Amino acid sequence: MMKKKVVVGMSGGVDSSVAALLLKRQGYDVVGVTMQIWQEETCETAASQGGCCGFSAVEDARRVAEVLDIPHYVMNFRQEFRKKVMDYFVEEYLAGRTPNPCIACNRYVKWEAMLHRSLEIGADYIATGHYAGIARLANGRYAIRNAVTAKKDQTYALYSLTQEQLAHTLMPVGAYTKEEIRQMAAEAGLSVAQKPDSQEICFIPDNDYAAFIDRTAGERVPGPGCFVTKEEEVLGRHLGITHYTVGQRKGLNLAMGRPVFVTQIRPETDEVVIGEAQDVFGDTLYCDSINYMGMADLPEAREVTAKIRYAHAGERCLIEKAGEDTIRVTFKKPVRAITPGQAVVFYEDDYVLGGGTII
RNA sequence: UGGGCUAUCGCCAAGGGGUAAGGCACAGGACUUUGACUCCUGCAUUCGCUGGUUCAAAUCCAGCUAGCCCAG
Repeated sequence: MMKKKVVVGMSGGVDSSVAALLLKRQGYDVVGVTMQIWQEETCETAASQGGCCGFSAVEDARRVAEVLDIPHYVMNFRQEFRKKVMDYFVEEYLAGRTPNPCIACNRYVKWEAMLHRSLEIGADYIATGHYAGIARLANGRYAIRNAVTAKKDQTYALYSLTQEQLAHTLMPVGAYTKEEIRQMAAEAGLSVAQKPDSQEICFIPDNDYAAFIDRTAGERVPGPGCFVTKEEEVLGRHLGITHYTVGQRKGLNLAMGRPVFVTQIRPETDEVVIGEAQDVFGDTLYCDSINYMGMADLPEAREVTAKIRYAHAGERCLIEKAGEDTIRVTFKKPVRAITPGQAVVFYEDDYVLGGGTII
């Protein structure tokens, strides 16, 4: 019987390196692939940033592949990445929303472009270094589950995977703790064992979003406008809506005597609405671009737990269809900073039921 | 031009003779897939100016300057 072939997306980090190691031990025919995606970087930034897809990533991944004695390829997805992730990121900010590029990267680059090309070269699966599990539920559907050992939730950014994609996906490190993974890497003699976790958005290593947007969109970037209250009182001038997100306090330069927060961004008038701490809480949101994962559809209202941003603990809520591709979410307790552009992800226990984009 | 009031950190603001509170803003750090939230740290040798009284003044006195409010 032929060994199953799996393409491991190797970022050059510990997790995906050990993923390759584990799969090889489990008897798979393992191929390492590093995605080449943005790479406008100079030598200095490449050296200092250990991002999920930097230049050093290719070198590190290649070294690991050598130690594991598996083939290693580089797949060029720059075009897809530019269009589906970077352009999307900029367009969302220009429209007054706050995007989540990692979700877009997962959806369109890793699980679309990379999966397709992997299947083309005869792979049965792709694998990643996410600390998550994929389970087949009683209803026959695949769903991502947060690994019990994961300190950080890695399921939120994966809610948009389709059943087809999940059927061809393996996440072998989800069964272990981070410490165990580093331990295994060290024992296997992988040089990346102590490499720090990546952070920040990989294509903006200096974390200066606004400058990146300025560079990319130039003339199209909306300029300074007014900070206003919901009563339309003008409080001051802002630097341009691309500098702000809902719930933001710092950087407003408004000395009101008490902390004030962004409650809304109005691209049509170039206004940023400012309110009190309590004004940034809300109990209802609508989302669209729904992906159904653990549930096949939402025929009737249902109580679930929802997260409205990456680091959100989650809150109980009622979800119900509000349109063909729209869901209304009503929280039991108000949640802070419902932000258009961010994803809302529904959970039952640890399983991802689905999610959508907040509108 | 008369009369009154006020002048303390970028903004607001305590302090009324004993050696400059606090809040906001800002900066740095922690945390972090949001320059988000949150947390920690820092932030006026100096109180509009000039003199005077006093052992000691942001605090009392005088003059000046600026702003505000009434009269004109």
